[in-house]
Amino acid sequence: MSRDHRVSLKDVAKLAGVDVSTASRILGGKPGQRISEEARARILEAAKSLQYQPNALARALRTARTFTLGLVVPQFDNPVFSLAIRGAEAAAARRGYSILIAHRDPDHIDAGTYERLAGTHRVDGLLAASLDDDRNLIEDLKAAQIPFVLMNRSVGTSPSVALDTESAARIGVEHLLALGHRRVAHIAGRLEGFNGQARLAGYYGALQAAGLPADPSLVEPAGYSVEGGAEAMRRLLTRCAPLPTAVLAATLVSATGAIAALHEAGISVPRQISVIAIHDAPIAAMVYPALTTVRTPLEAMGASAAELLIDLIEGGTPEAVRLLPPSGLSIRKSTAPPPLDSA
Amino acid sequence: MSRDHRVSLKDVAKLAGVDVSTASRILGGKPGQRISEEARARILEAAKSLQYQPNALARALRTARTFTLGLVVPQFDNPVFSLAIRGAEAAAARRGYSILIAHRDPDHIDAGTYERLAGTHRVDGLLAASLDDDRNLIEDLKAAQIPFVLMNRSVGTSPSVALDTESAARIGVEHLLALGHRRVAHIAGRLEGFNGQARLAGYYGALQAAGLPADPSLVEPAGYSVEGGAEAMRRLLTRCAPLPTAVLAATLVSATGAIAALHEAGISVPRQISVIAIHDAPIAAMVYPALTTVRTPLEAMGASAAELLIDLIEGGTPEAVRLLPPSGLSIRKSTAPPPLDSA
DNA sequence: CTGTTAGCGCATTCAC
DNA sequence: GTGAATGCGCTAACAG
Repeated sequence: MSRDHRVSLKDVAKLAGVDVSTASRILGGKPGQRISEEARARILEAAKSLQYQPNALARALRTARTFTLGLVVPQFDNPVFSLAIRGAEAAAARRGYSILIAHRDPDHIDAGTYERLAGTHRVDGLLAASLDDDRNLIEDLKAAQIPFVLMNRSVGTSPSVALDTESAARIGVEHLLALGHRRVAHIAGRLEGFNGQARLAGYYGALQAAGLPADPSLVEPAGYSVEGGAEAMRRLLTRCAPLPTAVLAATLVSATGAIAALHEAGISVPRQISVIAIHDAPIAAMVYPALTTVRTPLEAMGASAAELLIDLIEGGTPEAVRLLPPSGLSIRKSTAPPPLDSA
Repeated sequence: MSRDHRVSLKDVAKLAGVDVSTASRILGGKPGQRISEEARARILEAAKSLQYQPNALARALRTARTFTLGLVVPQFDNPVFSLAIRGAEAAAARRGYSILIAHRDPDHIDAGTYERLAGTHRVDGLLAASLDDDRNLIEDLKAAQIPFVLMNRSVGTSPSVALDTESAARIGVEHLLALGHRRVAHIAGRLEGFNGQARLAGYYGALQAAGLPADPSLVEPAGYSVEGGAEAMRRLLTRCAPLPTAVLAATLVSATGAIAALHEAGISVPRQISVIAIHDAPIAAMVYPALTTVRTPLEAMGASAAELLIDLIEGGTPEAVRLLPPSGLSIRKSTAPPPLDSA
């Protein structure tokens, strides 16, 4: 077939009978180029027949633009990030960018991740996904000296795309209230974190708007693990004098733990206690009973973050802090009216 | 602080009072370089004080090596791939490589993914994850003209790292047989696919070894979705004269669907029917009852594939087809001895 | 309208 | 031991 050596601009130029720079000008695709129709056609045709693909490395070296985004995530196996990655990849691809992915362990102190990606000229910008608890995230990011966008969290006025978890929590509680529940517990994430605080505010806000008291003993932090959710549920079960009739869980993961704890205790979901979770992903349909959730635009968050970053890179758009509203409820089987005798 | 322009070799050389080429030689890190101790020290120190980071683009252009692996996956939100990505990223990082990630929709015919990554000189090799049903995968991969490793599937003698799903299926059935089951159904993936056939062989093999008949009416294809698993289970429930007392599910995802269908039908798991699934991931612990699974080295598959690819890139090691054995059972709550009256 | 010139930052002969 | 020269493939001024 074809020779081993990859075809370069030089080959195209030679075949078309023009200079490399001319070929470059035409294949660069910029509209207002002065060129004879004939020459343009020859170049285009030569490129096609040779299956020319520009060397991204050389181009990037010359133009100082890689058309690559660095995406740094703390976990891969969390549906929140899986879906965000997917959204970011798709949006980036639509605009001609690729994603270079890197893991950053938030516990292990390896501050260099961002600087390494940026300093070696491999990416044009950074997409930094974060859980609640990342230390000096912004400092590290700023040290990288290139555009960046925070994902799943916002800090000050730094460009970011996060979810409006306060609204999500409110909507979740409102759903429970509408079903008739009056004693609603909250299995929280980490109370201090960005999302943790927002959820708490939404939870209390919805209660307050309904004229219900804010009872801190109904709130139990659980972190973001299955076991954490289960333990929090057990604590609520032993501590609460009249049991709650419904629970708002901070995430899918802790919700499943909570449900497992309820099964263990012989409590029927949703007959005795309803459970609703924030975030929606395939696994919500996989647990038993299928989880009612507040749908949260995870994929859109990734896409929006990628787009914002590209805007920043290309246009130098002003800083933006985006908060994406929840996109509704997925009502499945884990919520129902409270038992009749609960009043 | 520092100026805006990034520090290059030239800056280091100037500060150290040597030529760029000399600085390059030393900073390149190759052992046998003839250089005065004094000069070497000056160069190293200059590099450190300027926080020099080599421009990966320029280096790659010059050496035709990017130290980047292209990772192409059909899905992001499947635990199998999430974990494999994680393993690949970690292994690559250990050996100084980065991961450029791309999505390839197996339905949508976009053959160019591999060639685009390779032809633009962005990656040194390709890691191609695949479900069972990818069309002309190998052709597309070969067209890319760079080293590649298949993941989760093997085809002929092409380098690949897959899971020994035949053994996994066998181990799963053996567990059920050891509990006393004699009527074991199989919710399969796609019967024609690589993994589908292997699982089927393992399933029949275990049955045969125990002197049990191979009953095709107990095998039901389900694809790889929750709903597919549920439907397959419903079909088994209506079709099978004496119901099976246990089910081997091809994946976690279809297992959860099957369990949901059993719940619907009012059948108790594991009291009336036991369920075991192949693959293990956090969600296995999240469903109710917690799923007993055959543990499968998903992360190791990603890591091994990355390492094999790097070996191929660096050494030109001969072709290798690796099959990773399952790493045991995670016995949870979804399997138990059959009901007494089932014999 | 098109070719010439000049690097982007680095690694690699080859002289000295 | 070390520096000068060269080019990876491409784009961007600037001439002509």
